[in-house]
Amino acid sequence: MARSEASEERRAVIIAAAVRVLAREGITETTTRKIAAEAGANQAMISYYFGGKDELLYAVLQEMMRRTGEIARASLPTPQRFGEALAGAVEAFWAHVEQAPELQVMQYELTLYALRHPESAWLAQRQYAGYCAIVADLIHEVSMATGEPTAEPPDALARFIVGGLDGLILQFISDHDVARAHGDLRRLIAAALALALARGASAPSAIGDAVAEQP
Amino acid sequence: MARSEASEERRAVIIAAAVRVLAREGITETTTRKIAAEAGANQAMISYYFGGKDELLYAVLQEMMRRTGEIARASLPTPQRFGEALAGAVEAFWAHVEQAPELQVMQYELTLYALRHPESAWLAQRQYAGYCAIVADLIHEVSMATGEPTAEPPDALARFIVGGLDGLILQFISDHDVARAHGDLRRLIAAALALALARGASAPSAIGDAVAEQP
DNA sequence: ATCATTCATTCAATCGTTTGATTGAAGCGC
DNA sequence: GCGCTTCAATCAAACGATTGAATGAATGAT
Repeated sequence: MARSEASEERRAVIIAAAVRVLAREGITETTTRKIAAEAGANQAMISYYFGGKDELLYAVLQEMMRRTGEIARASLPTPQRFGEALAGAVEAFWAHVEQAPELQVMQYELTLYALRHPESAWLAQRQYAGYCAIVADLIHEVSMATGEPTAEPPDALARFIVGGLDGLILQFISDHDVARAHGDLRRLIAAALALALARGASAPSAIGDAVAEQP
Repeated sequence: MARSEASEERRAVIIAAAVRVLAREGITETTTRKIAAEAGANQAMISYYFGGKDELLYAVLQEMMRRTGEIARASLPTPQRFGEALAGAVEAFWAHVEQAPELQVMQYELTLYALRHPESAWLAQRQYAGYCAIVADLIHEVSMATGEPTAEPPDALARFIVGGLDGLILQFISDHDVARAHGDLRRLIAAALALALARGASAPSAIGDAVAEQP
């Protein structure tokens, strides 16, 4: 299957080029010609490898979902106390948001675009379900490891965190206020912990620890 | 100024038509021809009244911001306890989200579109600043009226609530899960109250009241 | 009161451009 | 020479914008 390997690489090159064009120009200004030019390929190759523009955009969205999932998963191997584990994972994710906000803008554009077409609406749903599942797993594992049960179910806490991050991202891509975002991120983590440990034994101190600024 | 009145009404008709087309077809499928047909007007009228397609879209976004601001402002005239005031306002707003989710999808598309162009990026910033200011005012007024000071500054709490709502809206337009959204909304309000009243005197009971399901 | 002029508004028709997609021939490793 | 890959060239369709003429209400001069 030497052909398939080369084909997969060609697809990856085109997808990477599409990501750059989409992030730079926005979804309404992105054309198959610009993508082909960015990839150093002919325009006809898009139809050849993906069937059409829509299918390429869906492939790009799936690639972004995969990348984000990797990032989210990459920052959870340290079983520690509840507050530190959650704060560490969320802040690691936020570093990637700050590093390339254009990619977040692009991802929202693609998600809304997929939501518009019946054949791809499931992508948007799977995106949120996937992120929430990762966070819920993290919560569940840490909860098990530390023996601290959560006051709210892990999947509800996960949706709270993922949704809260979405809100922070939307504000951040609008005003690019790094300092404010960090403060709001700290409050989001504190709120999530308050929900998770509400009326629990060690709640007050855990919240206090998480709310404290970094050194 | 009889001319101006007629002109303003014509503009409003075109904007209303643009809202319908945008909500129905999405921003990438919206054309000046479709908008003109929907408005029962000639295509040239868009250039005549707005200058171009972009300016019309910006006008639509501003109109949506105005409507949302009205909705947000409409549900705060009852000075009561902190928990009820906040929960009431947020749930009143959510009713409008549930009633017409397509408008929310459209508004995100327009916001991201405005964010792409330097001449209109300020619109996206003013949108969030405006919503946050309304919520911050609500918090500040209720805080003054009840004599309960907030543990976190009102503008920070406002950003937390607006951002949290954004996250909930994004999930809701993806899966349309009404029941789950209500549960998540309840948790969001509880979390906001926990932030507002953290370590305060009447905090525990107030949180408990707000967290309780409706009858 | 009458008529000429001005001005904002509306329209069908068309402008030049750009779009996504396709064609048929050429390239090329096997 | 066969099958997968690449390309320049081209397709019809749709795009935003503009044109110049037609409409009719307001204005001012006589």
